[in-house]
Amino acid sequence: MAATCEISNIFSNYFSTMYSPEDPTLGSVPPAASFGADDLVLSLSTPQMPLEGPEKASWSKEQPQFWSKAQVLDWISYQVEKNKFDASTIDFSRCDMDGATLCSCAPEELRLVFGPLGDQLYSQLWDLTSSFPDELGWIIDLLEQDSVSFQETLGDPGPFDQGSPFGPEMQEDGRQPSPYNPGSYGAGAPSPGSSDVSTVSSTISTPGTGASQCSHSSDCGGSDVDLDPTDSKLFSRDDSSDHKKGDPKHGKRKRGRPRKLSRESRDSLEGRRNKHAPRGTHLWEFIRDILIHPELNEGLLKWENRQEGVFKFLRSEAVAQLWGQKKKNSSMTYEKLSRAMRYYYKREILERVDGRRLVYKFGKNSSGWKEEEVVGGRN
DNA sequence: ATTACTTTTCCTGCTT
DNA sequence: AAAGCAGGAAAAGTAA
Repeated sequence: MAATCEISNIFSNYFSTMYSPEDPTLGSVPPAASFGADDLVLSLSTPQMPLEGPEKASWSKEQPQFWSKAQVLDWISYQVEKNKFDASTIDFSRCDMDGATLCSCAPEELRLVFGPLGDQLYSQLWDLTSSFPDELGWIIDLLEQDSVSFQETLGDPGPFDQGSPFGPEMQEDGRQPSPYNPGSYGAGAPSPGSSDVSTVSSTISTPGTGASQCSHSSDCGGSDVDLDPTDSKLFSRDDSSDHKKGDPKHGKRKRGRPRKLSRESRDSLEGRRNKHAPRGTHLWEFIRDILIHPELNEGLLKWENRQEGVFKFLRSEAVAQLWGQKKKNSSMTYEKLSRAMRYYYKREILERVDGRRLVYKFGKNSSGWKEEEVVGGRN
């Protein structure tokens, strides 16, 4: 109990420090509403705005420590332009460094390369690194959306295995809809945690994560509950016998993922909404981010061997629900989450841990979980 | 519009 | 028996 209160306080403080009402996109959002973390990041923390409008510089979505060389160059160009600096005085051959290298530069070194702009760069860089809300973004968002549910998740013996506080509709097998929040699904937020994806994505060829805008819950997730899988299953059985389903010989249900609802149905049900749901982090990053914040994930996951990257799900269904909440998918279960985890074996983002239930190990294509990385990445 | 990629959904069979 | 694991298949969702 006390622990959960403390956690709430931590997040309240986090928010009060970070929240700035100046941003028009946030101004109209009631405090309890969730909002896109991207907006949060950009409006709260950056003393400089990279770009106005829908497109944002790629560097603005990530922590400087994780910038690629190209992003570093982008940022430098941006600074040059912003400060109306004479770029011809810069030796760009010395700018061939990634974000980590850039961050490790002393002010004198920057001054050496960039002259008077060096100081400016240093201070901007400092602002960026020190004010980024880091990987907590997603969890903050989830907490904002439903702090009570989350606190119960953290504090109670087991939300799913023992009398679900999430409502009577939660079934034991987890296949029934089990939203944390019965009323509305707050917007998921593109997680700042996705920021540190890039280092990996370059090596494992996953696309960087999305920064699609989804700033208001009513816009992008508000009525996903309406589309809950119960409904969709009913639909698919009864009337969604869309085009492909005409064949008479399907005694069993069709393989693969059924549609939840046709776009038209959705539009008519909920009116205009954003085209894209937020992409957010990848699953493994989501898991990692929980793990690297042990003070917040109490009871969800734990390290079995921190050095080796071995971890265990303590409350598999709760984690799955949290993931589902992030993806605005009320029917997420551990079974489904674990399927996605198993796909990571092939890509060596995870390694198998044989014979141990609920235990996984980060593989060589994962990053950001090692203690050194975490310390560095979190400033 | 296309495509590549990731995740979701469902399934069967196996193991613990 | 139940829960979890493995992995195939197919579709959805997203980014580029």
